[in-house]
Amino acid sequence: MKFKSDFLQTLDERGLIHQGTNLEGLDQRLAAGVVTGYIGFDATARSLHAGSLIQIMLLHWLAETGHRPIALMGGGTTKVGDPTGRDQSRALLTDSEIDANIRSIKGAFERFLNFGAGGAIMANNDDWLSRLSYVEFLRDYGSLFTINRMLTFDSVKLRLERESPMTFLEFNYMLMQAYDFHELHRRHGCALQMGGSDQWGNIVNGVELCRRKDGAEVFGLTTPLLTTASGKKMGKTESGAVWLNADMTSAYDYWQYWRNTGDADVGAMLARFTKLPMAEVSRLAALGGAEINEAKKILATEATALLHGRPAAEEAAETARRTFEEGASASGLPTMTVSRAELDAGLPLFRAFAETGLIASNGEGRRHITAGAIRVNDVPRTHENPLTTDELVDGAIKLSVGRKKHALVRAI
RNA sequence: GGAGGGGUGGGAGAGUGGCUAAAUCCAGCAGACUGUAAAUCUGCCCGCUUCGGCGUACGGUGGUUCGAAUCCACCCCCCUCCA
Repeated sequence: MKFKSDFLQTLDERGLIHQGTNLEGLDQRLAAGVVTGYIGFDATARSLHAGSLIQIMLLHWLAETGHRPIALMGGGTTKVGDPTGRDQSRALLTDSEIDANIRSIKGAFERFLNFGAGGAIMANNDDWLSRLSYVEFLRDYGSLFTINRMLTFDSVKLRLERESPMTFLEFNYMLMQAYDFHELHRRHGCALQMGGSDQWGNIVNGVELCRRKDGAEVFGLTTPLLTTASGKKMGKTESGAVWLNADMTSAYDYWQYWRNTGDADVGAMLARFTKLPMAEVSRLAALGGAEINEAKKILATEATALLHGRPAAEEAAETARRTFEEGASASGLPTMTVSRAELDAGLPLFRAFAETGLIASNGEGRRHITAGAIRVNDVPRTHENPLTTDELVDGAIKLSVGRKKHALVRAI
Protein backbone atom coordinates (compact mmCIF):
# COMPACT_ATOMS: atom_id res chain seq x y z
CA MET A 1 0.00 0.00 0.00
CA LYS A 2 1.26 3.41 -0.92
CA PHE A 3 0.51 6.32 1.38
CA LYS A 4 0.56 10.03 0.68
CA SER A 5 1.34 11.09 4.21
CA ASP A 6 4.88 10.86 5.53
CA PHE A 7 3.64 9.39 8.77
CA LEU A 8 1.84 6.38 7.36
CA GLN A 9 4.51 5.95 4.70
CA THR A 10 7.19 5.74 7.36
CA LEU A 11 5.20 3.40 9.55
CA ASP A 12 4.36 1.17 6.65
CA GLU A 13 7.91 0.70 5.42
CA ARG A 14 9.10 0.05 8.94
CA GLY A 15 6.54 -2.63 9.55
CA LEU A 16 4.64 -0.75 12.21
CA ILE A 17 1.12 -0.98 10.85
CA HIS A 18 -1.16 -3.86 11.70
CA GLN A 19 -4.56 -2.47 10.90
CA GLY A 20 -6.46 0.78 10.82
CA THR A 21 -10.10 1.78 10.99
CA ASN A 22 -9.92 3.81 7.79
CA LEU A 23 -6.36 4.04 6.60
CA GLU A 24 -7.24 5.92 3.44
CA GLY A 25 -9.20 8.54 5.31
CA LEU A 26 -6.46 8.87 7.89
CA ASP A 27 -3.88 9.22 5.15
CA GLN A 28 -5.80 12.09 3.62
CA ARG A 29 -6.24 13.79 6.96
CA LEU A 30 -2.53 13.48 7.71
CA ALA A 31 -1.60 14.81 4.31
CA ALA A 32 -3.93 17.77 4.69
CA GLY A 33 -2.66 19.13 7.99
CA VAL A 34 -1.55 18.54 11.54
CA VAL A 35 -3.21 15.61 13.23
CA THR A 36 -3.19 15.03 16.96
CA GLY A 37 -2.85 11.39 17.95
CA TYR A 38 -2.50 9.56 21.22
CA ILE A 39 -1.50 6.32 22.81
CA GLY A 40 -2.44 5.27 26.31
CA PHE A 41 0.07 3.77 28.72
CA ASP A 42 -0.60 1.77 31.83
CA ALA A 43 0.90 2.85 35.11
CA THR A 44 1.19 -0.57 36.66
CA ALA A 45 4.95 -0.44 37.12
CA ARG A 46 7.61 2.09 37.97
CA SER A 47 8.92 1.97 34.45
CA LEU A 48 7.73 1.04 31.02
CA HIS A 49 9.59 -1.83 29.45
CA ALA A 50 10.84 -2.54 25.98
CA GLY A 51 7.45 -3.89 24.98
CA SER A 52 6.09 -0.34 25.08
CA LEU A 53 8.87 0.95 22.93
CA ILE A 54 7.06 0.38 19.69
CA GLN A 55 4.24 2.64 20.88
CA ILE A 56 6.69 5.30 21.91
CA MET A 57 8.33 5.12 18.50
CA LEU A 58 4.93 5.67 16.97
CA LEU A 59 4.48 8.88 18.90
CA HIS A 60 7.99 9.85 18.01
CA TRP A 61 7.39 9.38 14.30
CA LEU A 62 4.11 11.24 14.59
CA ALA A 63 6.02 14.26 15.89
CA GLU A 64 8.85 13.78 13.39
CA THR A 65 6.43 13.92 10.50
CA GLY A 66 4.90 17.16 11.66
CA HIS A 67 2.00 16.09 13.81
CA ARG A 68 1.19 16.32 17.49
CA PRO A 69 1.51 13.35 19.84
CA ILE A 70 -0.22 12.90 23.18
CA ALA A 71 1.18 10.44 25.67
CA LEU A 72 -1.75 9.52 27.85
CA MET A 73 -0.90 8.21 31.26
CA GLY A 74 -3.51 5.79 32.46
CA GLY A 75 -3.77 7.11 35.97
CA GLY A 76 -7.50 6.52 36.00
CA THR A 77 -7.69 3.36 33.93
CA THR A 78 -4.92 1.74 35.95
CA LYS A 79 -7.22 2.01 38.94
CA VAL A 80 -9.53 -0.32 37.10
CA GLY A 81 -7.01 -2.59 35.42
CA ASP A 82 -6.97 -3.53 31.77
CA PRO A 83 -8.34 -7.06 31.43
CA THR A 84 -7.07 -7.37 27.86
CA GLY A 85 -5.07 -10.52 27.41
CA ARG A 86 -5.33 -11.41 31.04
CA ASP A 87 -6.92 -14.57 32.20
CA GLN A 88 -7.07 -13.35 35.75
CA SER A 89 -7.73 -10.11 37.52
CA ARG A 90 -4.69 -8.27 38.58
CA ALA A 91 -4.07 -6.87 41.99
CA LEU A 92 -5.28 -3.33 42.31
CA LEU A 93 -2.79 -0.57 42.99
CA THR A 94 -3.35 2.26 45.37
CA ASP A 95 -3.65 5.84 44.17
CA SER A 96 -0.29 6.80 45.60
CA GLU A 97 1.41 3.84 43.94
CA ILE A 98 -0.09 4.83 40.63
CA ASP A 99 0.99 8.45 41.03
CA ALA A 100 4.51 7.38 41.89
CA ASN A 101 4.60 5.12 38.86
CA ILE A 102 3.50 7.89 36.55
CA ARG A 103 6.18 10.23 37.84
CA SER A 104 8.74 7.54 37.35
CA ILE A 105 7.60 6.65 33.84
CA LYS A 106 7.63 10.19 32.50
CA GLY A 107 11.39 10.41 32.14
CA ALA A 108 11.56 7.86 29.35
CA PHE A 109 9.08 9.84 27.25
CA GLU A 110 11.17 12.95 27.49
CA ARG A 111 13.86 11.15 25.54
CA PHE A 112 11.58 10.55 22.62
CA LEU A 113 9.22 13.51 22.66
CA ASN A 114 9.50 17.25 23.16
CA PHE A 115 6.89 18.33 25.60
CA GLY A 116 5.97 21.96 26.04
CA ALA A 117 4.39 24.74 24.07
CA GLY A 118 3.31 23.53 20.66
CA GLY A 119 4.97 20.19 21.16
CA ALA A 120 3.91 16.88 22.54
CA ILE A 121 1.31 16.72 25.28
CA MET A 122 1.31 14.54 28.34
CA ALA A 123 -2.10 13.89 29.80
CA ASN A 124 -3.45 11.79 32.60
CA ASN A 125 -6.88 10.26 32.24
CA ASP A 126 -7.36 10.38 35.98
CA ASP A 127 -8.01 14.10 35.46
CA TRP A 128 -11.36 13.35 33.89
CA LEU A 129 -12.20 9.77 34.77
CA SER A 130 -12.16 10.39 38.48
CA ARG A 131 -14.58 13.27 38.12
CA LEU A 132 -17.28 11.34 36.35
CA SER A 133 -20.39 10.88 38.33
CA TYR A 134 -21.85 7.45 38.15
CA VAL A 135 -25.45 7.99 37.20
CA GLU A 136 -24.62 10.75 34.79
CA PHE A 137 -21.99 8.65 33.09
CA LEU A 138 -24.32 5.70 32.80
CA ARG A 139 -27.02 7.85 31.22
CA ASP A 140 -24.73 9.69 28.85
CA TYR A 141 -22.42 6.89 27.84
CA GLY A 142 -23.63 3.60 29.25
CA SER A 143 -26.66 3.94 27.05
CA LEU A 144 -24.44 3.87 23.97
CA PHE A 145 -22.88 0.48 24.68
CA THR A 146 -24.70 -2.81 24.54
CA ILE A 147 -23.79 -5.76 26.66
CA ASN A 148 -24.40 -7.94 23.62
CA ARG A 149 -21.58 -6.23 21.85
CA MET A 150 -19.26 -6.02 24.80
CA LEU A 151 -19.53 -9.74 25.33
CA THR A 152 -18.13 -10.35 21.88
CA PHE A 153 -14.78 -8.74 22.69
CA ASP A 154 -11.88 -11.08 23.00
CA SER A 155 -10.87 -9.70 26.36
CA VAL A 156 -14.27 -10.67 27.72
CA LYS A 157 -14.64 -13.90 25.78
CA LEU A 158 -11.33 -15.19 27.07
CA ARG A 159 -12.48 -14.87 30.63
CA LEU A 160 -15.83 -16.43 29.94
CA GLU A 161 -14.33 -19.34 28.07
CA ARG A 162 -11.79 -20.02 30.77
CA GLU A 163 -14.45 -19.63 33.37
CA SER A 164 -12.18 -17.14 35.04
CA PRO A 165 -14.09 -14.42 36.78
CA MET A 166 -14.18 -10.95 35.31
CA THR A 167 -15.38 -8.32 37.69
CA PHE A 168 -17.81 -5.63 36.71
CA LEU A 169 -15.03 -3.19 37.44
CA GLU A 170 -12.82 -4.71 34.76
CA PHE A 171 -15.74 -5.04 32.44
CA ASN A 172 -16.00 -1.27 32.51
CA TYR A 173 -12.44 -0.76 31.39
CA MET A 174 -13.43 -0.59 27.77
CA LEU A 175 -15.96 2.14 28.45
CA MET A 176 -13.34 4.18 30.19
CA GLN A 177 -10.85 3.80 27.39
CA ALA A 178 -13.47 4.75 24.84
CA TYR A 179 -14.31 7.76 26.93
CA ASP A 180 -10.65 8.79 26.95
CA PHE A 181 -10.63 9.13 23.20
CA HIS A 182 -13.80 11.17 23.30
CA GLU A 183 -12.37 13.41 25.98
CA LEU A 184 -9.09 13.94 24.15
CA HIS A 185 -11.01 14.68 21.00
CA ARG A 186 -12.90 17.41 22.78
CA ARG A 187 -9.97 18.83 24.67
CA HIS A 188 -7.25 18.65 22.04
CA GLY A 189 -9.00 17.84 18.80
CA CYS A 190 -7.33 14.47 18.98
CA ALA A 191 -8.29 12.42 15.93
CA LEU A 192 -6.19 9.30 16.17
CA GLN A 193 -5.66 6.59 18.71
CA MET A 194 -2.89 4.10 18.27
CA GLY A 195 -1.91 1.02 20.19
CA GLY A 196 -0.89 -2.60 20.00
CA SER A 197 -3.07 -4.97 18.04
CA ASP A 198 -4.49 -6.32 21.28
CA GLN A 199 -6.02 -2.89 21.84
CA TRP A 200 -8.02 -3.00 18.62
CA GLY A 201 -11.37 -3.57 20.28
CA ASN A 202 -10.84 -0.81 22.80
CA ILE A 203 -9.71 1.58 20.10
CA VAL A 204 -12.68 0.85 17.87
CA ASN A 205 -14.98 1.57 20.78
CA GLY A 206 -13.40 4.98 21.16
CA VAL A 207 -13.72 5.72 17.46
CA GLU A 208 -17.39 4.82 17.58
CA LEU A 209 -18.02 6.82 20.69
CA CYS A 210 -16.57 9.95 19.07
CA ARG A 211 -18.78 9.44 16.08
CA ARG A 212 -21.92 8.97 18.12
CA LYS A 213 -21.29 11.66 20.66
CA ASP A 214 -19.62 14.30 18.52
CA GLY A 215 -20.46 13.20 15.01
CA ALA A 216 -16.73 13.31 14.33
CA GLU A 217 -14.68 10.95 12.28
CA VAL A 218 -11.61 9.90 14.17
CA PHE A 219 -9.21 7.08 13.45
CA GLY A 220 -7.67 4.04 15.00
CA LEU A 221 -4.38 2.41 14.11
CA THR A 222 -2.70 -0.61 15.60
CA THR A 223 0.80 -2.01 15.49
CA PRO A 224 1.62 -5.66 15.01
CA LEU A 225 2.06 -7.65 18.17
CA LEU A 226 5.76 -7.72 18.71
CA THR A 227 7.27 -11.12 18.84
CA THR A 228 10.67 -12.35 17.88
CA ALA A 229 11.02 -14.80 15.02
CA SER A 230 10.92 -17.61 17.56
CA GLY A 231 7.60 -16.34 18.84
CA LYS A 232 8.68 -14.82 22.10
CA LYS A 233 7.32 -11.58 23.37
CA MET A 234 9.49 -8.50 23.10
CA GLY A 235 10.98 -6.95 26.11
CA LYS A 236 11.51 -10.00 28.26
CA THR A 237 14.79 -11.66 28.97
CA GLU A 238 16.20 -14.27 31.29
CA SER A 239 16.41 -11.78 34.11
CA GLY A 240 12.96 -10.33 33.63
CA ALA A 241 11.71 -7.32 31.76
CA VAL A 242 13.93 -4.88 29.94
CA TRP A 243 13.02 -1.61 31.56
CA LEU A 244 13.35 1.80 30.04
CA ASN A 245 14.36 3.51 33.27
CA ALA A 246 18.13 3.55 33.60
CA ASP A 247 18.06 2.74 37.29
CA MET A 248 16.23 -0.50 36.54
CA THR A 249 18.02 -1.56 33.38
CA SER A 250 21.38 0.10 32.83
CA ALA A 251 22.44 1.45 29.46
CA TYR A 252 24.95 -1.38 29.31
CA ASP A 253 22.31 -4.05 29.91
CA TYR A 254 19.97 -2.32 27.51
CA TRP A 255 22.67 -2.36 24.86
CA GLN A 256 23.26 -6.06 25.57
CA TYR A 257 19.58 -6.78 25.14
CA TRP A 258 19.63 -5.45 21.59
CA ARG A 259 23.01 -6.97 20.87
CA ASN A 260 21.56 -10.40 21.57
CA THR A 261 18.82 -10.08 18.98
CA GLY A 262 18.41 -13.25 16.94
CA ASP A 263 19.67 -13.17 13.36
CA ALA A 264 16.21 -13.48 11.96
CA ASP A 265 14.98 -10.43 13.83
CA VAL A 266 17.72 -7.94 13.07
CA GLY A 267 16.05 -6.33 10.08
CA ALA A 268 12.70 -5.88 11.78
CA MET A 269 14.32 -4.51 14.92
CA LEU A 270 16.44 -2.03 13.00
CA ALA A 271 13.38 -0.80 11.14
CA ARG A 272 11.25 -0.48 14.22
CA PHE A 273 13.60 0.65 16.92
CA THR A 274 16.15 2.81 15.18
CA LYS A 275 15.82 5.78 12.91
CA LEU A 276 18.35 4.59 10.37
CA PRO A 277 17.23 5.14 6.78
CA MET A 278 15.50 2.11 5.35
CA ALA A 279 18.17 1.66 2.68
CA GLU A 280 20.73 1.22 5.44
CA VAL A 281 18.42 -1.09 7.34
CA SER A 282 18.02 -3.33 4.30
CA ARG A 283 21.75 -3.42 3.73
CA LEU A 284 22.47 -4.40 7.32
CA ALA A 285 19.72 -6.96 7.48
CA ALA A 286 21.06 -8.65 4.37
CA LEU A 287 24.45 -9.35 5.93
CA GLY A 288 25.04 -13.06 6.27
CA GLY A 289 26.89 -15.33 8.65
CA ALA A 290 29.06 -13.76 11.29
CA GLU A 291 28.88 -10.40 9.53
CA ILE A 292 25.41 -9.86 10.85
CA ASN A 293 27.02 -9.26 14.21
CA GLU A 294 28.04 -5.86 12.91
CA ALA A 295 24.39 -5.13 12.21
CA LYS A 296 23.51 -6.16 15.75
CA LYS A 297 26.08 -3.80 17.21
CA ILE A 298 24.68 -0.96 15.16
CA LEU A 299 21.17 -1.91 16.25
CA ALA A 300 22.26 -1.96 19.87
CA THR A 301 24.02 1.36 19.70
CA GLU A 302 21.28 3.14 17.76
CA ALA A 303 18.49 1.82 19.95
CA THR A 304 20.38 2.63 23.13
CA ALA A 305 21.20 6.12 21.85
CA LEU A 306 17.52 6.88 21.40
CA LEU A 307 16.74 6.06 25.02
CA HIS A 308 19.90 6.83 26.96
CA GLY A 309 21.65 9.29 24.66
CA ARG A 310 24.51 8.73 22.28
CA PRO A 311 27.38 9.06 24.77
CA ALA A 312 25.91 6.38 27.01
CA ALA A 313 25.27 4.16 24.00
CA GLU A 314 28.81 4.48 22.77
CA GLU A 315 30.18 3.82 26.19
CA ALA A 316 28.11 0.66 26.37
CA ALA A 317 29.36 -0.38 22.95
CA GLU A 318 32.94 0.23 24.00
CA THR A 319 32.49 -1.68 27.25
CA ALA A 320 31.08 -4.59 25.28
CA ARG A 321 33.86 -4.45 22.74
CA ARG A 322 36.56 -4.59 25.38
CA THR A 323 34.79 -7.26 27.38
CA PHE A 324 33.75 -9.57 24.60
CA GLU A 325 36.26 -8.93 21.87
CA GLU A 326 39.38 -8.34 23.88
CA GLY A 327 38.38 -10.33 26.91
CA ALA A 328 39.54 -7.45 29.05
CA SER A 329 37.96 -5.79 32.05
CA ALA A 330 36.10 -2.68 31.06
CA SER A 331 35.05 0.03 33.40
CA GLY A 332 31.49 0.20 32.11
CA LEU A 333 30.55 -3.16 33.58
CA PRO A 334 28.35 -3.36 36.66
CA THR A 335 30.68 -2.62 39.53
CA MET A 336 30.70 -3.07 43.27
CA THR A 337 33.24 -1.34 45.44
CA VAL A 338 34.76 -2.66 48.64
CA SER A 339 37.30 -1.20 50.96
CA ARG A 340 40.86 -2.30 50.65
CA ALA A 341 40.75 -3.63 54.20
CA GLU A 342 37.72 -5.74 53.46
CA LEU A 343 39.40 -7.26 50.44
CA ASP A 344 42.57 -7.87 52.42
CA ALA A 345 40.52 -9.84 54.89
CA GLY A 346 39.01 -11.85 52.06
CA LEU A 347 35.73 -11.02 50.37
CA PRO A 348 33.35 -14.01 50.38
CA LEU A 349 33.07 -15.16 46.78
CA PHE A 350 29.32 -15.49 46.63
CA ARG A 351 28.76 -12.19 48.35
CA ALA A 352 30.62 -10.49 45.54
CA PHE A 353 28.70 -12.39 42.89
CA ALA A 354 25.38 -11.73 44.59
CA GLU A 355 25.97 -8.03 45.12
CA THR A 356 26.92 -7.48 41.52
CA GLY A 357 23.71 -9.22 40.51
CA LEU A 358 25.34 -12.16 38.81
CA ILE A 359 23.75 -14.77 41.06
CA ALA A 360 20.60 -14.83 43.15
CA SER A 361 21.68 -17.12 45.96
CA ASN A 362 24.66 -19.01 47.31
CA GLY A 363 23.11 -22.24 46.14
CA GLU A 364 23.00 -20.91 42.63
CA GLY A 365 26.64 -19.96 42.96
CA ARG A 366 27.57 -23.47 44.01
CA ARG A 367 25.68 -24.94 41.12
CA HIS A 368 27.48 -22.63 38.77
CA ILE A 369 30.82 -23.67 40.21
CA THR A 370 29.95 -27.30 39.64
CA ALA A 371 28.95 -26.47 36.09
CA GLY A 372 32.15 -24.54 35.53
CA ALA A 373 30.30 -21.32 34.86
CA ILE A 374 32.03 -19.13 37.41
CA ARG A 375 35.15 -17.27 36.40
CA VAL A 376 37.33 -14.80 38.24
CA ASN A 377 39.58 -12.72 36.04
CA ASP A 378 38.54 -15.07 33.24
CA VAL A 379 39.94 -18.08 35.06
CA PRO A 380 37.39 -20.78 35.90
CA ARG A 381 36.86 -20.97 39.64
CA THR A 382 36.45 -24.43 41.06
CA HIS A 383 36.29 -23.52 44.72
CA GLU A 384 34.49 -20.88 46.73
CA ASN A 385 37.47 -19.31 48.42
CA PRO A 386 37.13 -15.60 49.13
CA LEU A 387 38.46 -12.96 46.81
CA THR A 388 41.65 -11.32 47.97
CA THR A 389 43.80 -8.35 47.21
CA ASP A 390 46.14 -10.64 45.25
CA GLU A 391 43.52 -11.03 42.60
CA LEU A 392 43.29 -7.37 41.75
CA VAL A 393 44.21 -6.62 38.17
CA ASP A 394 44.54 -2.91 37.49
CA GLY A 395 42.61 -2.19 40.65
CA ALA A 396 39.68 -4.48 39.91
CA ILE A 397 38.65 -8.10 39.92
CA LYS A 398 36.55 -9.30 37.01
CA LEU A 399 33.73 -11.67 37.84
CA SER A 400 31.87 -13.69 35.21
CA VAL A 401 28.97 -16.09 35.15
CA GLY A 402 28.73 -17.86 31.87
CA ARG A 403 30.00 -16.04 28.86
CA LYS A 404 27.67 -13.12 28.84
CA LYS A 405 27.40 -11.84 32.38
CA HIS A 406 30.31 -9.86 33.74
CA ALA A 407 30.92 -7.49 36.61
CA LEU A 408 33.77 -5.86 38.47
CA VAL A 409 34.82 -5.64 42.08
CA ARG A 410 36.84 -2.52 42.69
CA ALA A 411 38.89 -1.79 45.80
CA ILE A 412 39.00 1.72 47.15
C1' G B 1 -29.25 -20.53 51.32
C1' G B 2 -28.65 -25.83 48.95
C1' A B 3 -25.75 -29.54 45.91
C1' G B 4 -21.31 -30.68 43.55
C1' G B 5 -16.16 -29.53 41.93
C1' G B 6 -11.67 -27.11 43.07
C1' G B 7 -7.29 -24.07 45.57
C1' U B 8 0.04 -27.81 44.62
C1' G B 9 6.62 -24.80 43.09
C1' G B 10 7.37 -18.57 37.91
C1' G B 11 3.12 -20.77 34.63
C1' A B 12 0.35 -25.21 33.17
C1' G B 13 -0.57 -29.65 35.70
C1' A B 14 0.27 -34.89 38.26
C1' G B 15 0.16 -36.84 43.07
C1' U B 16 -4.64 -38.65 47.30
C1' G B 17 -0.88 -41.62 54.31
C1' G B 18 5.90 -43.02 54.28
C1' C B 19 9.79 -44.50 48.38
C1' U B 20 7.60 -36.59 47.72
C1' A B 21 11.54 -30.70 47.96
C1' A B 22 6.78 -33.09 45.25
C1' A B 23 5.99 -36.61 38.20
C1' U B 24 5.60 -34.20 33.44
C1' C B 25 5.53 -29.99 30.20
C1' C B 26 6.59 -24.74 29.43
C1' A B 27 9.54 -20.76 30.98
C1' G B 28 14.47 -19.85 33.18
C1' C B 29 20.00 -20.79 34.25
C1' A B 30 24.64 -23.12 33.01
C1' G B 31 27.88 -26.43 29.95
C1' A B 32 29.09 -28.22 24.83
C1' C B 33 28.88 -26.53 19.60
C1' U B 34 29.06 -21.35 17.59
C1' G B 35 29.17 -15.69 15.80
C1' U B 36 27.46 -12.41 22.72
C1' A B 37 22.48 -15.67 16.86
C1' A B 38 19.17 -19.84 15.93
C1' A B 39 18.69 -25.04 16.31
C1' U B 40 20.50 -29.28 18.93
C1' C B 41 22.55 -32.19 22.93
C1' U B 42 23.85 -32.37 28.39
C1' G B 43 23.33 -30.77 33.41
C1' C B 44 20.70 -27.64 36.82
C1' C B 45 16.33 -25.20 38.50
C1' C B 46 13.10 -23.28 47.34
C1' G B 47 16.69 -21.18 50.99
C1' C B 48 20.90 -22.03 54.32
C1' U B 49 25.00 -25.40 55.00
C1' U B 50 31.21 -26.57 58.48
C1' C B 51 28.28 -30.92 52.69
C1' G B 52 26.83 -34.61 57.86
C1' G B 53 22.55 -32.12 57.39
C1' C B 54 19.10 -28.07 58.71
C1' G B 55 14.93 -24.78 57.74
C1' U B 56 10.80 -23.65 55.03
C1' A B 57 6.80 -25.32 51.24
C1' C B 58 1.28 -28.13 48.51
C1' G B 59 -5.29 -21.76 50.52
C1' G B 60 -5.56 -20.87 56.44
C1' U B 61 -5.94 -22.79 61.49
C1' G B 62 -6.26 -26.82 64.56
C1' G B 63 -6.37 -32.25 64.97
C1' U B 64 -5.53 -37.83 63.99
C1' U B 65 -0.86 -40.58 63.20
C1' C B 66 5.60 -43.04 64.62
C1' G B 67 4.81 -40.32 59.87
C1' A B 68 0.18 -35.81 56.25
C1' A B 69 0.21 -32.19 50.02
C1' U B 70 -2.45 -36.73 50.94
C1' C B 71 -7.11 -38.50 56.54
C1' C B 72 -10.55 -35.40 60.03
C1' A B 73 -12.79 -30.54 61.82
C1' C B 74 -13.54 -25.54 61.21
C1' C B 75 -12.53 -21.21 58.30
C1' C B 76 -11.24 -18.37 53.69
C1' C B 77 -11.33 -18.05 48.36
C1' C B 78 -12.81 -19.72 43.28
C1' C B 79 -16.00 -22.44 39.69
C1' U B 80 -20.66 -25.01 38.06
C1' C B 81 -25.73 -26.03 38.86
C1' C B 82 -30.15 -25.10 41.85
C1' A B 83 -32.96 -21.40 45.01
